[in-house]
Amino acid sequence: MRTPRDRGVPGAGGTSTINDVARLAGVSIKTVSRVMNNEPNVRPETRDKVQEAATLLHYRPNLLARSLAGSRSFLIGLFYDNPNAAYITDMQRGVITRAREQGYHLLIEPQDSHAPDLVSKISSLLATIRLDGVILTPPLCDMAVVLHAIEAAGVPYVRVSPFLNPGRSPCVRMDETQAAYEMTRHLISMGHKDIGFIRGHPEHGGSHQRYEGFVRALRESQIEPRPEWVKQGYFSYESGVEAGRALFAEKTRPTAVFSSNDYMAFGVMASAQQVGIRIPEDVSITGFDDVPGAMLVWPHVTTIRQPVEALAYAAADILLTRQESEEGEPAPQAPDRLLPFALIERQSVRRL
Amino acid sequence: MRTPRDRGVPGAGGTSTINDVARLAGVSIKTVSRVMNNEPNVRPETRDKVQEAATLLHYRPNLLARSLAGSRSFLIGLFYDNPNAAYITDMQRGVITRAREQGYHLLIEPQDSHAPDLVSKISSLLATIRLDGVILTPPLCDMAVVLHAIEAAGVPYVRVSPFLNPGRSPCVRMDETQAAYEMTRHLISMGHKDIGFIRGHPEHGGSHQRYEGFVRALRESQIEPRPEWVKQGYFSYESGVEAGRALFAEKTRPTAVFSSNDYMAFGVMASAQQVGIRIPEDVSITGFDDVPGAMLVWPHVTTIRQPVEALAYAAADILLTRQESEEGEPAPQAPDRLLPFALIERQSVRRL
DNA sequence: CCACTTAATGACAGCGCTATCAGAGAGCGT
DNA sequence: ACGCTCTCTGATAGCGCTGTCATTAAGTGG
Repeated sequence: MRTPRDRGVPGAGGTSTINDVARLAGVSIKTVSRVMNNEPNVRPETRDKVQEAATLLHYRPNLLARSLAGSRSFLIGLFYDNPNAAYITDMQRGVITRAREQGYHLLIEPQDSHAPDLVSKISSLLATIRLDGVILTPPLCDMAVVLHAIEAAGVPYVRVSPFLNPGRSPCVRMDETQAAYEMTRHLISMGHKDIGFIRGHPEHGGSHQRYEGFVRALRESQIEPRPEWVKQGYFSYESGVEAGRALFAEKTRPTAVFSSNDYMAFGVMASAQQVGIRIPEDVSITGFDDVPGAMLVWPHVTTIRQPVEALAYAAADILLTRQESEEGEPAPQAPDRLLPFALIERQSVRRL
Repeated sequence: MRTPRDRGVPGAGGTSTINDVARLAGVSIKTVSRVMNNEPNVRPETRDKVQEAATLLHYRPNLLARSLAGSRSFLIGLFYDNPNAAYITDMQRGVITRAREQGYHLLIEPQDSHAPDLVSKISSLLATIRLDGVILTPPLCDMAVVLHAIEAAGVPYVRVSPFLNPGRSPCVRMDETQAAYEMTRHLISMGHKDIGFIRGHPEHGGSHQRYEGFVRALRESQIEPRPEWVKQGYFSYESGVEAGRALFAEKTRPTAVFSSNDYMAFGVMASAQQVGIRIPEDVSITGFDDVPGAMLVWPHVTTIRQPVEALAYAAADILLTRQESEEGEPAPQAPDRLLPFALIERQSVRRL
């Protein structure tokens, strides 16, 4: 009778252990370990001998055993609560790309940020699996209780595009204010002076920054934003429709509308269509985010592309680079990494 | 000087071990282990005593140690190579939902199905981390070399919507032929007799099944499909535009067009718009997949919704349920699990 | 009351690695 | 030749659990 852990005939498809390699190479398992971890103080010929044996036996160090014995788990966690599928997969791709360079793996942990037991779930998770680092995306990265739980567990973490608590941890983000500023400059350079704005969800950090960049660009050109042309939205298509409807019901109407994100821009376009306003002949439209669906609506909307995958890569890089060097000292207090965005010009803006 | 593994003052935020619990409860660690794993043969009062101690110490079993000592890793892997973000996140959500019910975690492994070293990457991964199961999605689930590598590693796996090698492993899928059949029946019931069809990528299994369902429904109503109204597409928006253009250039034109997926349907709609054909007044359109962008184009397209999350849940369920019961015996040869799809009626089909 | 099963518990040996430290050589100045 | 450092290597003790098996306590039948 074979027990569940019986690996069968050694070498015949079964996994080989560090012992097998040590025996074949005629050295101790510690030396094999040294070679596998690229530690110094191994004679080149010894190293070769070990490597040859390892190759011959198709030896792969067991990650679980390494984790248990050592101080690393080779696992990094990505925590998120974001309904946007494209954002999530881009994040995952970026993190995994960097993680693989170092033999790390990714554990994904979608979390309901409204769950009452969110913190206990996270604490419990971190106690169960010792992650070498976690990456937090909005809105989780702005929840103090979450940060506290992760800090309490002593796990290094990096936040992506945080709004609150600057400096509390390493962060990666793009300069949203600057992006909105440049988008507004773009509209102005196309001859627009009367520009409307659809604000995003007030609880989302980016909303304020985007508005701020908009206003700054306007004022810089001696244009005063008109309150009746600034409408509140909530980042959803429907809120865009509503905001557009309200905006186009005003006595005078702007020649361009800058929506805080693409979905609202689509909503604005739909509301325009309904009252016979043509885009971009009558009104120019710009969005923000460059969602994949952008290519589905006509005209394609001019927008800002956030470097999501690059942000993710950078976040993982901070985690893994620190892993490499540091061994207990307080981190060298890395400043936020700011990544470049791109203004994508398409057909929704007309030159006046 | 603190070593990296120094956990600091016991109990003070530090993780507690099974030893701490055993000591506090006044039992052996083995008994604690039994309680934590819900094993039988523990007196209720003992169980309570242990549970109390565990709660008091915020004890969480270390997953890594459990994996190494035991026969389970509490990790399941999701392998995919699919550009569709919504599909992937739905899959992940479904798998995670089921996994969490059993304290399992998800490791995601995007793979490039065209990479020359795909197999060695997979073998190496499976040797490094002992996964308790893996879930394969198209196109990976149809690659014999991949199946072989996983079988060689002795890891149980479930395939989602496979096309080839039926019966080689447990599978979950929806009945694509039936869905296409019902969609066609729907068009016929709306009074359409002249129906065009845009085929999908010939290397994707679903393409053939969808076409088959289409033809079956037609023939059942004594309608012979007209070859000049069947165009080849490749599941992309652009291929839809092209197919639509070719279709509308025919001498006579169908009253409805069934596209093998939504993106191509959008393309067909765009090509119709360009030559002044109105949807659905002049031509009705149906899609397949219900991609999220479907709500962005007007009119909203009638389509088939694939139960992606439910498929993922079912796949994980097969893996985890087997885990529970079986201990080495050959699986009871579960037949494929067929999950129900939904026909979503929207505004792109007109009753004749 | 005794052999005889069954339930409840514990002792202990690993799982496959890493960390620590001791030891064996090699090189070198005095 | 001696101690001394420095480089390379191995013996050994865990990491925090689970699996196996032995052991004790409790029940059962004759």
